[in-house]
Amino acid sequence: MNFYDKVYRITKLVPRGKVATYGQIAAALGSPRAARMVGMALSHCSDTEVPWQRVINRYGMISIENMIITKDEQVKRLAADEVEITLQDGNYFVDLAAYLIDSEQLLVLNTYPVT
DNA sequence: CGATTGACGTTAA
DNA sequence: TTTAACGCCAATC
Repeated sequence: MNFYDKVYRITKLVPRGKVATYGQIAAALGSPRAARMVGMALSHCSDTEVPWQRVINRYGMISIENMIITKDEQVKRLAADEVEITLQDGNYFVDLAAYLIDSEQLLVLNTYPVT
């Protein structure tokens, strides 16, 4: 299984109404320092079943800047997930204290078989 | 085909 | 404490 598929499989485990960070996804698939690749994989995501909007950076900020997928698109999708978004200084933020997945759910990601 | 470049996060200085 | 460097590795240049 290639790196991208691992990213997609883990991302699909993030429940609706919650968010995870790039680092958490990277750690769950076995490469704790490969957070950048997670973002790259999601940017190339062609699988519409992957809830890519639930993956954000560790400050809770929406850090998209490319033109294929816009920040507004992600915000819109998060709103559909019932995740509250706040606008600060031109950037969108998610309240991690309220919406980041808890340790129990994180354990599920970490114990998911990724071989 | 080598070099650069990211939806990032940790470690070193 | 604040800033710089580096790891990650596929894709693009």
